[in-house]
Amino acid sequence: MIKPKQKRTLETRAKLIAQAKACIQEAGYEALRVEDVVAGAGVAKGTFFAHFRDKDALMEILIGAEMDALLDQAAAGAGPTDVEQIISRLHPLHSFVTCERYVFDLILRYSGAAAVAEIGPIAMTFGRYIELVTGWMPLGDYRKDVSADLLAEGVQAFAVQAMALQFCALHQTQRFDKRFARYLKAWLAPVS
Amino acid sequence: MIKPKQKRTLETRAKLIAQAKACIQEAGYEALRVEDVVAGAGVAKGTFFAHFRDKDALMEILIGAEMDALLDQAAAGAGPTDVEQIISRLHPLHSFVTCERYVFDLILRYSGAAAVAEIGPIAMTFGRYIELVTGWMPLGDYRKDVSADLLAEGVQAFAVQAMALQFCALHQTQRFDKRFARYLKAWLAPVS
Amino acid sequence: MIKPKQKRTLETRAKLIAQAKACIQEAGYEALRVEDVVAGAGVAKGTFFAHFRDKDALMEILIGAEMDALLDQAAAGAGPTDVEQIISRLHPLHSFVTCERYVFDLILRYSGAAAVAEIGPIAMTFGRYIELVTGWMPLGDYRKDVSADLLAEGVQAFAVQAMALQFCALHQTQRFDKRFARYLKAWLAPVS
Amino acid sequence: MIKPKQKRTLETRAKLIAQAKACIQEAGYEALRVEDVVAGAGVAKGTFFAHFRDKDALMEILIGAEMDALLDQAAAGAGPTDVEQIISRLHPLHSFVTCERYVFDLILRYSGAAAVAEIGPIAMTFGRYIELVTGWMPLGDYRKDVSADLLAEGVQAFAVQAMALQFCALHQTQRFDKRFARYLKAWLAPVS
DNA sequence: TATGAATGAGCGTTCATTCAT
DNA sequence: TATGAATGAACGCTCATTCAT
Repeated sequence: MIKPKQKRTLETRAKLIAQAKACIQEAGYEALRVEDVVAGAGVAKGTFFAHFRDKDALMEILIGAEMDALLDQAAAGAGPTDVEQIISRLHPLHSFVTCERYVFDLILRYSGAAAVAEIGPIAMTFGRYIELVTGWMPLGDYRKDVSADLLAEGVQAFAVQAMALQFCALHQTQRFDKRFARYLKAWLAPVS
Repeated sequence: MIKPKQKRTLETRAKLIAQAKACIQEAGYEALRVEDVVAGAGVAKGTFFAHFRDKDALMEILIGAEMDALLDQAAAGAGPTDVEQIISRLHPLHSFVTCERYVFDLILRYSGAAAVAEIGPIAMTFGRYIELVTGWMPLGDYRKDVSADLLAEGVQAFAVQAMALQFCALHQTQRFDKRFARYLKAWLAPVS
Repeated sequence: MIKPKQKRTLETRAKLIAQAKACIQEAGYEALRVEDVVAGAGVAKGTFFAHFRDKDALMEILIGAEMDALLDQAAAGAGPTDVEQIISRLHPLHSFVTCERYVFDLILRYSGAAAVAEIGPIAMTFGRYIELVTGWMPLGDYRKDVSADLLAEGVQAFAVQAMALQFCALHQTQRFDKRFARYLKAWLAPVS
Repeated sequence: MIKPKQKRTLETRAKLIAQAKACIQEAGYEALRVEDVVAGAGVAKGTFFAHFRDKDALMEILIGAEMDALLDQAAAGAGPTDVEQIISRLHPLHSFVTCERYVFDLILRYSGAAAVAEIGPIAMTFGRYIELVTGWMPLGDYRKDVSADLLAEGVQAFAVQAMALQFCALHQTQRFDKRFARYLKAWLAPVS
């Protein structure tokens, strides 16, 4: 516990985040403006930068929180027992990740942190994603010759591939879920 | 004949590209500034945009050319017949793609073109990558239950995953080639 | 002739300077805001900084121009032949220099340039001041035992001293002109 | 007894001043930051302003104290009896005043106090300077036709002029002491 | 084609100072 | 006295891109 933050500090931070969410609600992530956030929150610009290193730091927090909530949702209840169920469980999350090109790019950029000290909210969710899917692996009739962990990493790799192609003109005939299903069926298929 | 370019035009374009390469040589891709390129090439700023739609168009050309050369290299000779060979064949390409975080992000962003009409040099290389790897699939003892094409897409997905983790502090204990090998062995392993 | 500036460049610069003068007219030098200048001139902020290194650079130009005009005025006609005439000739200039504490401080700060390359409009006027006064020295019954140049430097020193005391609560009982006269009479008095 | 200060109060003040001196030692006057001072002293920012009206008040105290010490030094022993001696007596003081452009500007700004009620440490030293030099006037063979007080004001004016030119690229061929000597010889020379 | 001045919109910064606790 | 989060109001900057010549 480095900083047992004061009440006022927490309130201000909450105000800023709430206002940022409101702005995003209205115009999307890409259109978020620091100026609008501070104006709406009724605080000074300097205060914003006392709370967040820069705009991207706030963005990471907001997007990370959203992804965390969607991961919570995906984790709730009994685990999925086949590929279709896995896909529909992850659907809300994948849907959010691809909601805006800007969001997808930002998530990819922050998914890997440059240094351990800098591991942010988004990088965290990538870890949670793996953990979650790893936990699902014993529940279905999937291949057992490789570790659940490796299978989960593969699921993530295919999810990213499918999402990236989502933004790709060449491949839009085939929608995300269908492509993802093809990948997963091949990847998770039990071996002999 | 779309562009029966004049000699001077071609010279200017060549000067710009040469200067851009020189700038990148010195300071890397991320630090490339249009201003420096035109100054070094001895032309006006406007001229730059008469030759390239925007800065990223030049970037795509430069990076695309580099990737194409590396793909040519990977395609030369007899195809690889096992996972280790595949990996070492693709090594120079993957190495280039991960030379800078900026380059990796840019490549990913352009790997899917925004519109069919705009398929650029980088998107092209992703297609070539698939084709190349697809051609390698019959050469080794890999799974035959799914199409070579799908296998190739998987190889690409795993390459991207492994490269992304390359930039991630959390996972740097395991280097790219080793992780990629683990992925490919699981992905390409023959089924019963 | 390094830059035989284009017509448009000159026009933009003139617009900016004109607008700055208008702003100062209204609210004084200290209240000048870059934002108001560019808004009034109808140009982009970036343009301002393409023309002037920073706000102070514009300030130097404006104040330097004003001082130059007042020096021209002081230089016009037959030179003053006694201390009283010198003082009244320089009065408009000294009056301007002390019009605002901000202006006085800025002039002093820029009166000496750190490097030859940085000698700006204000430093120039200090040189002109010396030259002008030097030229007046043979016209009156002043001491002849030291060079006109040295006398002029003394006049400047006493002017600065008297102006500085102008801003000083302790010494405001005696106004600038009276104090300056006392100094000059002692300084310029013929020797034996 | 205006301030029968408590022990802790005095200690805090001393800590702040000590830390400020340490900061200045390291990085000079201009680089002094309230933040660094309070951090080093281990107190909160607000505490600083409970002890000093503002940052400049501390600056004035520090610089004023330094100047006072140097004036004490200049005042010690028998008074100087010629121009050379005057100059060497004042040398340490002038040297300090010109140690940084920032210091020189600040001293000039505070040499005249904004209001009688606010005469600060620096303005005080200017008064002491005049008094000190006034006391030296009868000791040498200087002009007697004007008051010692006026002569002292002139000495100060010339000192300032010489110091100002010290910072000026145009005039650095001639160093401070030499220029100051030229001025004083002319100013203090006995008349007929 | 070539020119290069102008654009533009927002970000991040600055840091002494205030004020509610 | 002491605390430290919050203030504030511009400034300077960025730099790819446009457009009139």
